[in-house]
Parts: sequence; structure tokens; C-alpha cells
Amino acid sequence: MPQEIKTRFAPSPTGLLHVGGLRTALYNFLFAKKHNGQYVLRIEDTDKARTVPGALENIIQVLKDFHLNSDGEPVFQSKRLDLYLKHANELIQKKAAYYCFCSQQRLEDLRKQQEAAKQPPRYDKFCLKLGEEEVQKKLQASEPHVIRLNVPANQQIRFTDLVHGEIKISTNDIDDQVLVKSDGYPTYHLANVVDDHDMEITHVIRGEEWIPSTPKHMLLYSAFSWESPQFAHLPLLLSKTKKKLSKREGDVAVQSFLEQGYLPEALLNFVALLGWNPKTEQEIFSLTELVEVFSFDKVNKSGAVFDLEKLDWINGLYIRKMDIKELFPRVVPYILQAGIKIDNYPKEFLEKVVALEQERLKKLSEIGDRVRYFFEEPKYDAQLLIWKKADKNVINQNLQKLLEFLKSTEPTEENIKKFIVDSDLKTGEVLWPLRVALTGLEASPGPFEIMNTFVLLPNGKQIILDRINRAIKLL
RNA sequence: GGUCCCAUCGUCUAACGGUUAGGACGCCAGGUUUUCAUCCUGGUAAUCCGGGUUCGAUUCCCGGUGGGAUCACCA
Repeated sequence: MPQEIKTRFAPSPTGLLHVGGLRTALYNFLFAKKHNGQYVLRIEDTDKARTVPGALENIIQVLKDFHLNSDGEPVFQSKRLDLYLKHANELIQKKAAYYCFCSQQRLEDLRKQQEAAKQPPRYDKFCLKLGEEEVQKKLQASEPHVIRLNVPANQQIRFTDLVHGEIKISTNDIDDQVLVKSDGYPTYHLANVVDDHDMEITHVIRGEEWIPSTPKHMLLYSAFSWESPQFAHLPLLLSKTKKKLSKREGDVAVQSFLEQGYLPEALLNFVALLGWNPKTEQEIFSLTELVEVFSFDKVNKSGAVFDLEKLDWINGLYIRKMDIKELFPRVVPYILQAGIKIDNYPKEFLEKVVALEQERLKKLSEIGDRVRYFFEEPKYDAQLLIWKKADKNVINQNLQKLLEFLKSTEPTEENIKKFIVDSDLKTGEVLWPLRVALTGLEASPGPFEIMNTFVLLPNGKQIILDRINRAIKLL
């Protein structure tokens, strides 16, 4: 019987979860679910100094927002220190690792020497030459020390990557990596390998930046006589400058995308297609659909630029196809954020206002300035009222005629169109100034839609008349 | 610099070794329209270079070039 597939997403709580991490989590999730396996969250919190308050909460919250919740409780490495130490000792017994008492100063000097000699910086195995007794004496005296991996010379390490195929590296190019730090905490390499084995992870799916350290991990697996999991190294997410996406090059925190009003569904859909392609012309996928079609043979090898324009497009698409009942509550916070007070307006009206802008929104955060005119008197230049090359006086007269007409009738599309025809006026010379009078904007929804919305207010018709009147005075 | 990874339109990407190199975003033009947006139609634009292998290379091999990642008591 084949072993159950188990993947893990293993971020460290050193900052807000970024979009690259989100995609890694997603692929881990997709692969596990596709094969009816498990996907778990593991928190790699072995660096006390770099832990950022709130980062853990952010990771968990964001994953929840995207429905990428861990199967079972998350694993915290900081709670498993004994396990790592136990295994580190085992490596020492097996002579696959050794104690190192070198000072930071010596390591630094060594590095400088090597750099000057144009050698790659590498630990020189100085402490490996220490005798057993000497080591014990130093340990007894509580001399600060670390535990290093004893990398053998002249060996070929090879592993098969699910996206890159076979990768091989000589052990001569691998440093004697620190496994346990002087504070007793394990480094990534040790904790990672021990946990992946202990948790029975079958597939390690992570970013391509980990390829160079994978041989170290292979060395550890073989030192422990453990079978290594399968590896899949994902292509990097790149900035416009083709560099690895990072905080330095703009805001990459998932949180900030959410705050700008990108929908989780849209962002997930977008990020799923970065570095992977289902080889159909379909572009829109739900999480469930992604699970169905996901596979590693369709994952690309080369990095993918994170293109905001396409994200905007896909986000707009999701916004457009959303039911207004669903969109409305999501958009309310952004309206409030724009300083617009909506307490005294009927919900029916507010929903209609949002619905009017629905097809124009790329991000929810754009809503505020788009609908402001519904709640505040618009400010605009009188010049804007004059349609194309129309005559100012004609516009003025048209608005006056329209105002008179509307005083005695309902402001419906049917009525106004009939009025235009009956009065032998030009459509644009009535509708354009009417629209501007109502909105003060160069671009907006049409005047009929806007009036149909205003009319939902008790004083809606009066607002319309007032604004037309004001436009006339402005001219 | 050492090691490793990668290479199709500006971007995301398709193409059993045989296609007019396809789709999407963006951009441009046209249509619908009072404006914008939506929607529809059309257009623009790519196989990094050089050798091989082959009847035939985007595709396979080698070299070059270019880009990237990584070389911590960080993950």
C-alpha cells in the first residue's frame, strides 16, 4: 500500500507572510489534497533574535483567509528542542558531526584570509582535530560551542527534484554547516530534516532558493540512515527587475494586498498560475478546481515576474462576477475608510450605489472616491459641464429646460429620452451636463442609473433638482 | 568569485521533433455608448547566440552569452 502523501508549509515567524510564501503554502496544499493526503503547518521558530511579534498570528490568519488551514495542530520547533539535541548527539556518536569551540573572531579571521586568497569561505575543520579528552574537558568547562556537520570530501551528492530533475553537487563545495548553535537551538538544517522525518513528510515543496542547501540535508538523511522525502523546488517569484521578490522591492506582504482590496480568491487564483500552468486556456480557478488539476509536471523551471497589471485584471473579474449581496459587506469598510458616513442611508440605496461601481472596480479600496458624490455635494469646474464643443449657452438652456421638465415628472430614462426627442435637443448636450451636474466627475456611471439610485432616498428627487440648479448657477 | 538553477511576445504562459509559434494581461484601433467601465471585433509583439544530431529543431546534445539563487551560530 502506498504511503499517504504528507506535505508541510514551514514558514518562520520573522515577518508578515508574503506572496511567495502564500504560493508555496498553496502548492503544498494542492498537492496533498490532490492525493488525499495531509498538509500541515510547521512554525520554524528556532531563531529567537529574528522572531517578530505578531508574525505568527499573521501567518495563521492569512492562511485562514485563504482556506489553507493546517490538517491538525501546527508544529512549533521551539517546543521540540530535546528532539533535535537527541539527534545531534546521535550524529556525534556516529562521527557525522563534531563539537566546535572556535570563537567568532577566529571564524572571521579565517573567512578574511580565504577571501584574500580568493578561496571560497569554508570552515577548516579545525576542531575536528581535537582529541576526545580535550573535547570533554572543554565541554566540562562549559566552553561555548556549536555542533557542526562533518562533511566528507570527494563525494557526489545527488537527488531528484520533481521539477528540475536530477541535481548533483560535490561535497567539496559544501561547508561544515552548524547544526546546533551555541545557545542550544538547532539551525534550520537540522531541525528541518529531523522534523520532516519525524512528521513523516513525503514531499518537501519549497522555493528554489533552497536548492543549494538540499545537499546538506541529503547528507543528514544518510547520516541518520533515513530515507529522504521527495523534493520539489518551486521557481522564484520575481519583481519587475527580475530579482527575487522581497520587502526591499515594494510591499509583498499578503496582508497589504488584502488591505488594498484584493480578494483572497483572486490573489490565490493569480498566484497559482505563477510558475504553474494547467495547459488549458482556462484562467479562472477556484481552490477546489485547482486541487483537481494540480500536478508537478506542469510546474515551470524558470522564475515568474509578479505582474500587478494582471492581478488587477483578475481581481476586477472576481469583483464583477460577485453577487452584490456578497460584495457589499466587503466594500463597506473601504467606504468608511474614505471618511464617508453611511449610517443614515437605507441599505437598499447603499447596495445600489456599490452595484453601480461594481464593474469599474479593480480593487475594493477604489470605492471611496468613486461613490463620494452620492453622499457629498460634488465640487467641479463649470467648464466640465460643457460637452465637447457644445455651446455654453445651449448647455445652460438645456439644463434649465430639463429642470423645469423634471419638476413635474419622474426622472426616469424613458421620460428624459422622450423629453429630448420632443424638445428636439441633442442627446449629448443634455445627458453629459446632467451627468456632470450629478457627479462632478469626468467619468462615472450614466445619469439614468445614478438618478434611479438617488430616487431610493426620501429626498432623492430633490437632490437631483438641487444639483441641476446648482450647475445652472455655476454656468 | 565558487557552486547550483534557468532561458518562447514587455509580462504570465501553450506548442508527441513537422503549427501561418497558440492563449491571457497590457498596449493600439474599431463597434456599442452622453463620459468612464463592461461587452464584442481586430491589431501589435517572442523562440538569446553559435555549433552539432536529424529529412526536419522552440523542442534533443555541447559551448558561449545573459539572468537569477546561494555561499551565517537566518530561515
